[in-house]
Amino acid sequence: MQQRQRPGPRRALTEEEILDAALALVDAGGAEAASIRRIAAAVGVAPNAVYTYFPDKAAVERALVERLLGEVDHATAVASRAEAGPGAAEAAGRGDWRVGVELLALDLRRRLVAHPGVVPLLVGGPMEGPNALFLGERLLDLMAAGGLEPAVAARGAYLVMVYVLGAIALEVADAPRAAALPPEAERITARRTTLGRVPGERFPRAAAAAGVMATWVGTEQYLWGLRRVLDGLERSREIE
Amino acid sequence: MQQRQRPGPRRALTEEEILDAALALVDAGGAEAASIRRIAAAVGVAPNAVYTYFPDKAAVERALVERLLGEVDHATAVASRAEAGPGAAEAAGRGDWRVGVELLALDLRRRLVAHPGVVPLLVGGPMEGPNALFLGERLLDLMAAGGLEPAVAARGAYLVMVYVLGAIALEVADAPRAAALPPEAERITARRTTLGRVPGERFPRAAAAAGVMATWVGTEQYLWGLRRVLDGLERSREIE
DNA sequence: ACCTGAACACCGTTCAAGT
DNA sequence: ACCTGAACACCGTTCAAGT
Repeated sequence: MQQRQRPGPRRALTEEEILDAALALVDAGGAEAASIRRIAAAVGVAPNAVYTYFPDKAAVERALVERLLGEVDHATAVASRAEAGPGAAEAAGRGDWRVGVELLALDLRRRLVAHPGVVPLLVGGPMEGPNALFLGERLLDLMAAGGLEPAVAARGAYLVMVYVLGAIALEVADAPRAAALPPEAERITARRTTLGRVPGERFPRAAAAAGVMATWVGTEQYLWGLRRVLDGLERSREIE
Repeated sequence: MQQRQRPGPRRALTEEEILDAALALVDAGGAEAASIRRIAAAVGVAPNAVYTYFPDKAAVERALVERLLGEVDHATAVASRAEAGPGAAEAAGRGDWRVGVELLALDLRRRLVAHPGVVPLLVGGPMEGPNALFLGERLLDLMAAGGLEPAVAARGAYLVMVYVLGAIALEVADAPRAAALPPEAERITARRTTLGRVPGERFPRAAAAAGVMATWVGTEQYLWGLRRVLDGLERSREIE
């Protein structure tokens, strides 16, 4: 643990501290609240000092996304097993690929919904960081374990990623700036979401559909959609 | 057509002219290029004059998204029928709900990919404008025509929307700032997209998958994923 | 009612200078 | 090498004033 410190004055900060400050700002005020100047103020430094650690603002945002993705799937989504239902952990242990995908997807959702302001940053840029690629690799592992042939596995992994990111993006876009809700509050918030007051005269079906959607919390809707996607993938194997 | 003009000096602009300028800026330089000041300059007016037409910048962005959504599905996606394959128009005419959904989804993709800078604005905010709701209504119509029971139709329409927006968002996020490609260029660009240079040593499966993905153009991948989603929906009807 | 000029409180980023 | 102060070229938005 030798401090291979170069000449100049003390290094006052670390990249991690900067990202901590950035995440706190994003959580408090959305993605646009994490300005370089505010981050610098939060860590007690002049604005331009941030450029010693990151080349520009986009790099800070990428690093923030990467850090969040890095927390996903370490020891595969232990906390998500309750959400996936009883027996999920055992099924995942036995190698049921679908349960593995569900746990991964649930973990990703849980971590991103906890930081809604990060989602636009994730969806807005290409998924090319190491942790993003690792996530894709993990998904491909699961598909291969499920016995999908390579071409279907590749397109299937992408499809699952599209679903997961799309569902999370729509969920946080509809949410009324309610950073990190406690789980019990989920059902209540679901009711006053976008579909809450659809003019029923002009859009009768949408108004009726809103009633249906309100009977499930976000997690249930999310899992239902994911399972339809996985059904579709499995069916494509059968008829191949 | 009486000009019910109020006292003051001439109305120099219309909302449409402002949106034209905003769209041109977005197309040229991405969503962040459409600043109020640049829009004002483009239409030849002082920055604050824009606030006579829209209450704030967010309203301009919402109107831009709404206008684009409004162009979708007028006379259901005539130009998309070639993409959907031969017989699509006839099948849609006979009321095949799946083909109807595919045409709608293809039309939406075509129009949004032509204006990639608008996509973050669409995905970033709630879909609550009239044209967004109309799109949802249209999707629910198709589901109902397909004989899906109301609860499945509601969740299914949402699922399709998640897929469509997720797929388009990932596609434009990965694209190398290539506004409005001519169709023939699509296959070429597909190859140097994100997955183009995945480090194969660390992510062997992702590198192999990148090879698979490169063999299809965006439209083919998009339709394949949509069809898996629709398969999953149809299967959920069978086992119900 | 619609537009302008001027101002306010912000941005990201760069540069020269200090240690 | 890391930080500061000052500056540049931008933002969105507001306000008072003109017609």
